[in-house]
Amino acid sequence: MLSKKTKYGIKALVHLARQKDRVPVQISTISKTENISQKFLESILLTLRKNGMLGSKKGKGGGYYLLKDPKEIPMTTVMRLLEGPIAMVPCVSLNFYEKCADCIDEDACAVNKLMLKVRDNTLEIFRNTTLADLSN
Amino acid sequence: MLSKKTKYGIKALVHLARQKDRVPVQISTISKTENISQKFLESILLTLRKNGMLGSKKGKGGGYYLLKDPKEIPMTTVMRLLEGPIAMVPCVSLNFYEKCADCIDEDACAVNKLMLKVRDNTLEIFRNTTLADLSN
DNA sequence: CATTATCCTAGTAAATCTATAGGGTAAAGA
DNA sequence: TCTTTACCCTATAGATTTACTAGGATAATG
Repeated sequence: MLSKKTKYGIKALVHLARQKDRVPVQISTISKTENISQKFLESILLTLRKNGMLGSKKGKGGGYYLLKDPKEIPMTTVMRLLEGPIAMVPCVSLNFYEKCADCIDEDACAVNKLMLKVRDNTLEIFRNTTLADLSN
Repeated sequence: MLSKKTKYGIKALVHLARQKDRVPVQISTISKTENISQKFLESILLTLRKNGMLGSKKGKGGGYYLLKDPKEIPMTTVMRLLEGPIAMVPCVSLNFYEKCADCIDEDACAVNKLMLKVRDNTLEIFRNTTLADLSN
């Protein structure tokens, strides 16, 4: 299940991507437009900024803005940042690989085999979908 | 993330699918072979039986066995039974649909659009993979 | 210097996950 | 019948994650 954090984060990013000229948008504006708790959104945008996705400006006329062109932001980056690993099990994860404690032979594992297929497919979708694609 | 319950459930089902002639296999055997806590596995197999996936036999020589041919069991059934919805958000779920509380226009929602693609792809994989496919 | 709006740490209620405990019940074989 | 075997069933509990909320500190604008 997708966490609310990720869901809200994507919605906020799309909101910013639709904004012209990268003019800063205030948290309160996004919060109201997208029906997201303002304080919760605040913490989400903070992590997005700390990870180089967003820039911010304080004071009057301040707010958040995208640092890159939406066309240059694939959903793999967004998902890994907000949701974490794309794979459903750590043993098929590219960026967060971990061996299963219980599994003796990974190559013979049915779960591994199945989830590898799912990961490959999901990954391809996220790779080929940018923030710009979702903003139209 | 895939729950341990689902992971263990799939492993157990594959174990049973590899068994010849549907001879009952004891919980303790599966537990040892697959490195799964016996009591936890017991509860998992119980739900699989209650949902028509497995049959059981008590007493000496008893155990669990598949009720259908592994070729006739698609992973969609297994996943829905153990893990629940296949979709990452309820608003794109076929069998567990729910409208988002915060979302005004579903057709214009970026999260909906993206997750619909993911669901379609994942669903196709699960539909086209049977327990027999995983047992080789 | 007052207003605006982000920055930052901490905490917390609720839900979910991952089991474990402790017996009860039915079947098979002697 | 009696004993052993193995599934049946409910309850509970610790750990982790989720989805926020509280309460101010800090910086920029005009």
